[in-house]
Amino acid sequence: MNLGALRSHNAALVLGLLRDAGAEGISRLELAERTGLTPQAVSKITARLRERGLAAEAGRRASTGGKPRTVLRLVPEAGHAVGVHLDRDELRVVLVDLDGAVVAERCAELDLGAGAEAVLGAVSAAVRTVAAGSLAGSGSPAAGGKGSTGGGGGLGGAGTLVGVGVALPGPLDHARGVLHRVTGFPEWDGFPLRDALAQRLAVPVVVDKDTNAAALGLAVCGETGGAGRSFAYLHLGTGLGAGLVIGGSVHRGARTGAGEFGHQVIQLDGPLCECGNRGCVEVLCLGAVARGDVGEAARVLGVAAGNLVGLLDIDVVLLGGRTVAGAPEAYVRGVGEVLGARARREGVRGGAVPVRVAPRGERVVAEGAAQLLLAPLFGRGDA
Amino acid sequence: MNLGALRSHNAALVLGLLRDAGAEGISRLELAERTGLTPQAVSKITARLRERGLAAEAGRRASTGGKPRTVLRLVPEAGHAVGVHLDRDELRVVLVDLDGAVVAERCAELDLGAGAEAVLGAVSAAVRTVAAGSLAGSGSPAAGGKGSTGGGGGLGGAGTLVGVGVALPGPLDHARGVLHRVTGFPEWDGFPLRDALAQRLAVPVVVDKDTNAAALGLAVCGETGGAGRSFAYLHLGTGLGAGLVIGGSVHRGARTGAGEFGHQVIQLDGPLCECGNRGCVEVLCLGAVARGDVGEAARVLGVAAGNLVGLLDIDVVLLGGRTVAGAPEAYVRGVGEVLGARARREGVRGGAVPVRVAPRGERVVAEGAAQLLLAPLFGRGDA
DNA sequence: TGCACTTTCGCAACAGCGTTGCCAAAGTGG
DNA sequence: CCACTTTGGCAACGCTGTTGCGAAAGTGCA
Repeated sequence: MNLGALRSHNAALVLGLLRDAGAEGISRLELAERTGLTPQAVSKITARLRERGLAAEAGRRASTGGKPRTVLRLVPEAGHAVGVHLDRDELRVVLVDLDGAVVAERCAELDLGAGAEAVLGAVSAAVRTVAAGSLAGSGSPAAGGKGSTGGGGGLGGAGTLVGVGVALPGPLDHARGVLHRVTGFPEWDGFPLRDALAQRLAVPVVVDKDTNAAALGLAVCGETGGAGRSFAYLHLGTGLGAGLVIGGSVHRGARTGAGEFGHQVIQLDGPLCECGNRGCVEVLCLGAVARGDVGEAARVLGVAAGNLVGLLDIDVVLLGGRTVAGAPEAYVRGVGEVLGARARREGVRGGAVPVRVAPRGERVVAEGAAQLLLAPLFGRGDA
Repeated sequence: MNLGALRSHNAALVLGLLRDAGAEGISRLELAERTGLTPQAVSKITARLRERGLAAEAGRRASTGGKPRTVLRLVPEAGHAVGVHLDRDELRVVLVDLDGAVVAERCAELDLGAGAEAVLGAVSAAVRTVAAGSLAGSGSPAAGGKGSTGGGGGLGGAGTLVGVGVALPGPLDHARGVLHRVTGFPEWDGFPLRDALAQRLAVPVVVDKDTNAAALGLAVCGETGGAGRSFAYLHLGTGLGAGLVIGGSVHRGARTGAGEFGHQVIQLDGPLCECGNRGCVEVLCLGAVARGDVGEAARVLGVAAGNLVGLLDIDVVLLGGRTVAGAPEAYVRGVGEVLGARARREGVRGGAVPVRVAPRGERVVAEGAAQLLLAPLFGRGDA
């Protein structure tokens, strides 16, 4: 590690703690304790952050016998990122500030089959609208890390825009931002979505699977118990997929193929799935949903979740997606019962892994997509 | 990150590259390229390492028109670690040098039911024999990182002993080094193995599951394609378990429970397992083994491995354990066929995940246990 | 054989990081 | 009002990796 890298590493570390502290703020001494740095070093770092407009003083704590601690907080409006959720028939674009709060949103219908040009145009227009509408008049620079391209280009006056994150279902290559196969739309096969969009918008673009984006967003929002922990986001909608956060980072695998939860085989001689296997969870679970048997769907989902929990020893299971939204309590209870029974039989210390409904509802993917750009600023390497 | 932390971080990084270069060695300029540091920084770092006796010059490369590069290599005998594989009926202790090469070994029968005192005594004696027998006369200091306790204490004249790693089957707490339940031996429940052994031997002790140790050892030995990659080690012996390496690090989970591969349910209405579930891979696979149907055992194992591969998008599957050793080709072929068929159906780019027999045979766990102490010296946080 | 050239590597000076020593600021409590 | 505690900034410092320059050690050509 380089000296320059060290500086930005520590700055990102402090910035991350400032964000996690939220509106409550955090004092310099607390930052020093948590980072392991000396108070003086924190003072220098926070001074640089304040110069750049990323941090500010925000009142004081009660005194404990001496000079009261000065509370520092993140300046959320010092930077923004756009998150795009590209689904088969819908487009959702959000603008979030550094805190992750949504400051603008836009939804529209979309036809993926209309061709690359039309879709790119629609996405670009929506991004421009959302970004420009909120950033008009804001001119304070928030030069990010090393890779900052600086604004001024495509998005009018948006000096504080970090970039655009795009999340979509299909198999794709996250590292290169290239789509593989989009079921039903062969013309998208191999399309370099990241570079095409980056050229149009003249800002950094990151592409990822929808489930990964959702998992990242949930990891950031703190619902999952802080950094360094592991959880799974199970998305039950038109399909069944998972986003995995392991040790605080989104795990994607070398081919961005991780999280293929739906085609886990749980019944060797089960019904044939369109993937070619027999007895995939997806077939069994969605079949039960189609029959209206939510209990069975939840039970099957629970068995598969149990396999995952046992394999990875994760801390929380979060459920999301349209199907879950239709009967959240039933799914949480059904999955929880399976996991609970398994934990009791195995005598796991600390009891069963908790099961919850993922917060943020339908916006979770779009918000997570925006975090693809923000996370690196806060010391989380998973972008 | 601290400045001191930065120094040891970079030193560990260089040391890791030196180890990976093996007997061939590596030049300063190559080290600079791979670490991203300037050649001068590498010169300083390697000078410190040479002062400590951890690195040495080893000849020169052919000139490419100028002064030929000086080749540096790790000095393997500058440090040693002991690896202990504690099985239900057997004890295996190895002494490895910094390169991971076994320089001494000792096997003995063991009765876990003989009680803590007797087992601790047997382990301590074996460790002393293996360590002292090889380190007699070696006195050069190899002060490791920060946590070095320094030798001189319990193990006679073993100034270069980094510590002792212990690997054993049962569920346990890796972070605290405490056993949970050892099936069939309730008196071990909650036993603080790490601290008890550390006190007896007066050297650092680390405790981990056998499958995790094996996975770490395999990650280090380079069979799995270098750092940063992911693989699964599937151990088929008296039970069926897995060791997972994700992104170059052993994934254990908060409760050291990760890798519970054998009780993955793959047949909802399958035969009852002793764990209480129905249709676990372990029951199905070991049942087929008992019937002598290796093909079916491999097929079932392949389905479960396919679930794992899909979920984590790993790069390699390594098979090990006594049962696999009995018919290695059959298992590799059987599992490979299932994974291959699945990859073809899904049109995965790059083809199916390769399946291989884990190298090092019966010693893989003991060698990996020793790596529990060596890995941190080489910049791999997974200890 | 001699010289020009290339490449490697170390010494010395340097900029920048976090650290230490010291002091002003801003509270509490007697 | 003063003693005391605690916070946070200023200046000097040690140490990090970096830059500038030169010695060392080869190759290749005249």
